[in-house]
Amino acid sequence: MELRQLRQFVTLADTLNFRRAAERLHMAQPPLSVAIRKLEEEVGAPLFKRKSRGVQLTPAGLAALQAAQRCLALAQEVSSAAKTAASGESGQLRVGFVGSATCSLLPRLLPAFRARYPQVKLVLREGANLELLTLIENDHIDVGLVRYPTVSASPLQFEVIERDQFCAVMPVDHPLAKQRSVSLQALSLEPFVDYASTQVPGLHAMVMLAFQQAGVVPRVMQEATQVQTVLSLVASGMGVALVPSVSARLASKRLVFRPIKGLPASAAIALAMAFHTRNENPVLQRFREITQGLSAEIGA
Amino acid sequence: MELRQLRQFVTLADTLNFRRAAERLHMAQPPLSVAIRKLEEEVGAPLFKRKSRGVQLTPAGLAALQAAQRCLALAQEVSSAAKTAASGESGQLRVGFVGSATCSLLPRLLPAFRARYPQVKLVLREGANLELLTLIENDHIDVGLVRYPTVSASPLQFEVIERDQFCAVMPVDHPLAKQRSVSLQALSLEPFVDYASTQVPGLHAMVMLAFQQAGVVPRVMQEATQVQTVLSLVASGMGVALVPSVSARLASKRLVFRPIKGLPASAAIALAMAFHTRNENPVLQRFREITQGLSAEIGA
DNA sequence: GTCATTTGATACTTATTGAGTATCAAAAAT
DNA sequence: ATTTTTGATACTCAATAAGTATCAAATGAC
Repeated sequence: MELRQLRQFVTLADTLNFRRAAERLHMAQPPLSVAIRKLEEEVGAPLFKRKSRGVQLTPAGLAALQAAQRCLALAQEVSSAAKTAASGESGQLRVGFVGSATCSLLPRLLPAFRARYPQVKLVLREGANLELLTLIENDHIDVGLVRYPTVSASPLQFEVIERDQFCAVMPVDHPLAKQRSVSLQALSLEPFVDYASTQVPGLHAMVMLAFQQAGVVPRVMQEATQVQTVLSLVASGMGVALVPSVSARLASKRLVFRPIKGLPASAAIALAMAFHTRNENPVLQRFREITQGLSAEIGA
Repeated sequence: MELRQLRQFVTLADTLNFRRAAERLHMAQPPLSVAIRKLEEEVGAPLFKRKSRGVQLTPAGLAALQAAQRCLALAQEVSSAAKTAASGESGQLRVGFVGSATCSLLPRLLPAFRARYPQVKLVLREGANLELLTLIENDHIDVGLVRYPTVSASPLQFEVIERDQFCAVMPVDHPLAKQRSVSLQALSLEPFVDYASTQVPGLHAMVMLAFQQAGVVPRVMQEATQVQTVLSLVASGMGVALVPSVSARLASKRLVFRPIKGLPASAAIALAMAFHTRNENPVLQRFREITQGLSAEIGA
């Protein structure tokens, strides 16, 4: 059985007249008669009753018509589904993100993307920076919203979304809290809460670099993997810390955030989207466009 | 787009290997390559990514695959739906019936038919005998369960289902109720409830014929169109009546049913199924078979 | 590193089959 | 009675799907 036959069948069922059906199909009447007869032989039952004045559907023809119409509609959908999937209008995107992306980026990015591409299924997953990069390389996720720069060179492509820098955080009753801004030298004298070098090597390295360029060494008393945890430890009086300034949105009454005097430009940190250059998921390109649009808004 | 291409596409999506797919399709590999390329051109997007080791589905290919599989399943259903409809295994049957068929015939016939042909939709309709015959002739119903014989000759075909004869019905306190059987002569002396000659000409004529052959004339005091109504009138003391003996199943405490002495064979009445000879609804044949089976059971 | 194997693509030929042309037969309308 | 309308048939032609031979690239084996 072929779709051509079904198209002919449906047209004939619609006109109930071989000549008019053939006309609508842009063909001559005799081959249509032959084609319909062949279809009837194939399904094993007459679909039309030939009357002197046109034809009429048999019960078998009526039953076949309903299936045939749905079949033709689905054939159309093969094309349209492929087209929308190829354009990235529909499909699936697996997005990984670091915890600090939940502060300001995700709540703006995801609704914007969903609004523009409602047919795309977003699969979300939180993870540590290094873990996300591995997931991207192994093609377990399509894109990651990660800290940039990373500690090690990577075959992935990065696009900065939101530039950021460190600020100091300390308990409200801390002596340094009285100053409008604090120096790294002053911070180096306090107990310091650092990022774990194994799970969060990027932030750890940036913190170390900043202190090194200031010529001092922090007194690391405690390590943590998530910014949120670092803030909790500082609030508990375990020391002071450096956090990305977007984290100030997570402020509690027991914490104060202060800019850092003379922070070197090389200590700039950013949120970026990372993806495999070879990833050909069309949805990824649509996600990049939305992200770049949002990035421009933030920059402006 | 043609189903042949979709079959090839689905097979290739299944094997992810042109050579093996071609083998399974009983064709050579080169024409398969050509066919898939044509399909991709037609849907406007690549469906496979050719890798050095076989091929893999693109997102567009995955989306197309789902529609293609459902499309092929529906093409199968065109055949199977036509076949079941042609055999009468599925479809629709419009059944009309007289009120007295509800006594014993319908409760046995309909469940039996439904059990054997669950995919058939039964459209039921009650009506007077003459009305049903008209509905059949005008092809508004497929089959009627009617009284037979009918007064007027009819172009319809009749098949007797259940033979029956008249019996006398009277109130429990009626003098004739003391006899085991009553004669038409005795009944002719009592007030009589008759069938309306306009709506129920068949039963009316049979009653008149019976009395005529017995050489007496009934004292008609009241007319009714339905057997049920006749029984109610008799119970109310309006007189005696002749009813088909199957109606005895509608017995109430206030009525007694008695056989009639010397009832002529020509006064036999029956329930029959009536249908148009030209009616080609396959379900009708299945209904005839079930009905004949039931008729044989009743006869046994 | 070389060779054999496996992969899909290309060019060309053959065979199938779908469509066109001419015509007919039956039924209906004028 | 004649013309018109209906679908069916027989035959021819053209489109195209499938087959054959072959290639080029990549992989795996030794």
